[in-house]
Amino acid sequence: MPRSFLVKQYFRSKKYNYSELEDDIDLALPGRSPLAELQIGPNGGSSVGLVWNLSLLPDLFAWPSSPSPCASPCASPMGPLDLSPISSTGEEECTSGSSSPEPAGHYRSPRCAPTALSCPQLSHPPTPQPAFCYKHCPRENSSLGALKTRVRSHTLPCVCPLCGKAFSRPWLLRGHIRTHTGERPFSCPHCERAFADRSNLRAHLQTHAEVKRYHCTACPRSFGRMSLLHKHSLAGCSPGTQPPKPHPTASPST
DNA sequence: CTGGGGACGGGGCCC
DNA sequence: GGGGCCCCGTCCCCA
Repeated sequence: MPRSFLVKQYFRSKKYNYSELEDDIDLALPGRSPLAELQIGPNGGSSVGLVWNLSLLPDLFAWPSSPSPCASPCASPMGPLDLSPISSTGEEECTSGSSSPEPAGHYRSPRCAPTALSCPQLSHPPTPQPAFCYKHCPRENSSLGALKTRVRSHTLPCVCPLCGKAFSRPWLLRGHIRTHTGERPFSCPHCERAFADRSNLRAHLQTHAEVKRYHCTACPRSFGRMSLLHKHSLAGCSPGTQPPKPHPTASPST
């Protein structure tokens, strides 16, 4: 099945509900309550104004002591951040997957606030550092864009106005908001089911597929998901005891 | 143990 | 060059 079975074209030609959402999108402005932007319609329908603290991001890339080409003039509502030079001492590990959401409009945790970025293009003086690094993450990033993604994964600037859960990227927040609204824009063409997440629709479509995509190398079984195959392997695949199923000879359907 | 849904993140591509 | 979007994958939970 070609990958284009998904609603890619649909999204490309029409911005789906995003456009409807965008009608209500109103970035969190100073002095405005994010919750005030939320409008829940009747019977679960809703139009949610997406609110994420984009205003926080520019500060993440501000470079101390010089106007950085990365920085924008946006001011953080939290005030200036500590942009101390990079240091390996006294660092605290930032837990990007915090399970304790904080109210909308707040930084997830002061400990997660970036205190320094190392950018080879912005260093004064230039350093031989080969990669873009973030103080609170040991992983190197190959580009400034990757670095920004890394920082977002730590700072989680996109905050759900309903529950306060924070996300690294706006569309993750959109998907999350669907869990509140019950919106399921991704419909299965083969049945009546609909999904809030495109990946979940993709997984569901495997249930309609005659040829499962993931084959066990030790037994004739095949599975619609990699995770199922993985669990199958972990459970101890024993070829002799598996129920006899016809081995699909077709290669992965993509 | 398997099948399936829900939720979400990473990396890369596209505009 | 940057942000949005998509694909892929993982984890968890439940039947």
